[in-house]
Amino acid sequence: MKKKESTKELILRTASELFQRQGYHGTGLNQIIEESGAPKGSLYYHFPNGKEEIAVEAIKLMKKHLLEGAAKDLEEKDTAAEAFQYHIHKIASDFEKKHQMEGVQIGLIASETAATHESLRNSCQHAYADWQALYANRLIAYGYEKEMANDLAVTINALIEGAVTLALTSASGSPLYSVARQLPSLLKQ
Amino acid sequence: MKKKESTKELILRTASELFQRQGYHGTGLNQIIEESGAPKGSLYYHFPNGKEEIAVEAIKLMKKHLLEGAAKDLEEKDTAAEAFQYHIHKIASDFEKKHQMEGVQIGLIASETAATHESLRNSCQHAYADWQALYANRLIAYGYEKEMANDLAVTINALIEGAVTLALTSASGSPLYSVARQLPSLLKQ
DNA sequence: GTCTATATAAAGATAGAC
DNA sequence: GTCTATCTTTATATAGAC
Repeated sequence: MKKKESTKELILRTASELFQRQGYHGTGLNQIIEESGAPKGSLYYHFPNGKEEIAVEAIKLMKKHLLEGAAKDLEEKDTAAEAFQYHIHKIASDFEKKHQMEGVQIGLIASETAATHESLRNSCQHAYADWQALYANRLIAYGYEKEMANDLAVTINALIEGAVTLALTSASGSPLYSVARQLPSLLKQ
Repeated sequence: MKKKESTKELILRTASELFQRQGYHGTGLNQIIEESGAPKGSLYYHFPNGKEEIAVEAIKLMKKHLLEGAAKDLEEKDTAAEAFQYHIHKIASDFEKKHQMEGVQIGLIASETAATHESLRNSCQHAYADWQALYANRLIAYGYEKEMANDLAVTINALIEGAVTLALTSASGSPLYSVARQLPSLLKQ
């Protein structure tokens, strides 16, 4: 039996969704309260340091989902190109179904806060580091040498972040498919 | 002799810088007033529709600078790979000098407003379209066939947007250099 | 066209009863 | 741990003198 979601988890999940869709500054605590149904008192009980603390925890949650999703997508494919193409196609089809990104992008919060909120910039940096480590390990498993794998991991990470931004802006999965078509030349060993 | 910057231009330039660094919601009109030195009355005189109107104009200005910079970077190189590598290296070294991005990224505003402010999403979409058209035209000049050039233009656009996000987050130009190193395999004709 | 003062709403945060 | 009421600051926006 699945354990019931605690108030803290509920707040965090709601915040995580809103931050991804509207960004850090675009999301108010009042909105988190309203959408989650949790009372404001509870919010400050569970997160005494307020908005910034919620965001740090929300980024950790996004990272967790990000890594789980990516790890699953990259399993059991014959080549690196196939694996990452499948990964990107998955993101694209999810987006086209729901018309919103879900657990694929921390770039918005990262860009917003890089110049002004050191603790959030740091959280995002750690998320990217773990993400890229996962990609690099998969690439090594497909036969790439370590240094090359690291460079490619960064490149694929950038490619996906950028393509997600373009997809949101054009309200279409098409940029993701363009990128996926070009992946094989990047991963031709 | 250079014409003196009008109040309207001053407001727009200041807003454009702040929006790029802190995003749309992270930048208040009061901050634009303070940093530009312009009075609040003037702001609403020149932009009667308030913040959203300023942002639409600011995005147009960013696009202009973006296109001018890119066009210049991509001139007179022997191969497409050389041209775009030079372009990315230029972005990276600019970033390392000033520790902030200047006129390279509209992705932040785009992602922030895609779900909530249709007019801004639209402005960003047009900026990306022009940007990609410039890239595609350069690629065609380097001998690529039209459809391939379009796909590559989208891919390089995504790559740069994503790498800029990673650079801001890690406070380092390194992701841009990683991406630049991988460009040749993408542009091997 | 410029500038200040002000209205009004919303933000983040806190206090204290239960 | 939960909930409401409230404080303070900041946001966007306006009015009206000059």
